[in-house]
Amino acid sequence: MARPTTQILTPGKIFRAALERFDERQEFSIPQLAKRLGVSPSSLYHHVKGGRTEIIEGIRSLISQDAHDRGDFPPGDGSWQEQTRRWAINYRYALGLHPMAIPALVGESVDDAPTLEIYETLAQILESAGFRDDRLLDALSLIDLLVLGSAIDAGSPEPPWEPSETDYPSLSRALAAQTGARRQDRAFTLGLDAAIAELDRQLTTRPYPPKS
Amino acid sequence: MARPTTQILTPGKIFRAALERFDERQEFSIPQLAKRLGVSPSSLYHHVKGGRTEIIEGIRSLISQDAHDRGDFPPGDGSWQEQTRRWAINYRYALGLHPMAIPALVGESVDDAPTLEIYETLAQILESAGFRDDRLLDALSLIDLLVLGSAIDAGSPEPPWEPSETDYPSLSRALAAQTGARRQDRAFTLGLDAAIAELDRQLTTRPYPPKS
DNA sequence: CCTGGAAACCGAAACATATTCGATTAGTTG
DNA sequence: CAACTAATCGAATATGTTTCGGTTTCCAGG
Repeated sequence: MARPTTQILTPGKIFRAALERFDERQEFSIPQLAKRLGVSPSSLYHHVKGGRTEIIEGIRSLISQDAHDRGDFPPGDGSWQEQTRRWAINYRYALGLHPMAIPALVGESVDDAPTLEIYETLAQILESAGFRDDRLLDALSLIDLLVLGSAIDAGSPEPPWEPSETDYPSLSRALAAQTGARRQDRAFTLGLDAAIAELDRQLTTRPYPPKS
Repeated sequence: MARPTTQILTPGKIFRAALERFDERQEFSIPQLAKRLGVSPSSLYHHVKGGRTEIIEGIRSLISQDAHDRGDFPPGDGSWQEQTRRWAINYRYALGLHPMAIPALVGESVDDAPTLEIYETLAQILESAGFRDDRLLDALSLIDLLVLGSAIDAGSPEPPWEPSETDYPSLSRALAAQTGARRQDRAFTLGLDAAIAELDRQLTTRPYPPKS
């Protein structure tokens, strides 16, 4: 077959298929992706000139775009605390829909529009709360750190530690309590509430010096 | 060459070389590792029967072992808050010595002795503070989540976001403040202090019901 | 309508990676 | 010293990534 009468591939279809592949198995490869799409591996390079790297970027973009389309990041209602909380929960939810893809995403710089859009939203929330300059950056980084760490936790196998009971008694006792999604959710909301409380405290007890 | 007169490889040397490789480039491969060690790729499988997977586990084990040997996790002095804080800072430091390796480590279940040893230490600290059952597990997960999220942040390229100034003004303003190691450290300690404060609050305001 | 070029597919080929296996040689043990 | 085990190698297999030239289809200009 040469050029088909109706086009088979688009970048969007490739990214979508790659994301689905990630949701099933932890890894994806170009040949498997091509087979799922019913094309030969080399055909992908016509639409995704950056190859494998660009496909991974496309996956992140797709996750953010989906979150956006779902309406997860609407213009804000309520206090900045409530908005920040909603932002973090929603973004973590969006990442949690594709836990297998997360290890592939970390460690890459973010420069795709949908993801930047989401972070811009958080920056605006925090700015309107009164954060400026390095404190704004710290607050942003802190929330980001929590979401990322939690998403990785959620994507890890359960339980994340496999101690022998005799050698690691305290750790074993801790794991005897319920594990799974509930554990991950509780740890995340615990950290999120703590972070927001700390940011709030910082804002009220250490106000910015008056502008000169 | 067949069997050499003096042995070239040991598992320890293989893991160490793999870790060094990670510190330079973000990825490692068996052939490159073999070249660095001056052997052929197939030789590695005599010492590391689990192949690539076992080498990754070995790297995690090595990082934990190094932290242990450095004396980062001594038997505790001070309040549980101080001990927890020291634990988190030290473990994050240990991970931060090899930031490039972290993406390869996440998403794998932990069952190597040195790493379990470190988590057992934290479990003991929190148990002696009075945490039990699911609250113990939550506290443990929270601290773990903070350390992991922060270590990944530290291993990511700087800055982690690359917005255009016109499209993402708030995010750009935030990034205009100092970025780099200082930003990452501040966000981490901010989150850590917030988490410990929250745990402390939980412990005092919601005591366990008396034992029956 | 024809023609030329761009677009979208394919197969083949070049190259890297992970892993296995049999062959070769060096120690080790009885 | 004979037999066995241990540590290396090279070759071979399978899979993965990417490039390139070939073929057909679509489209635009004359």
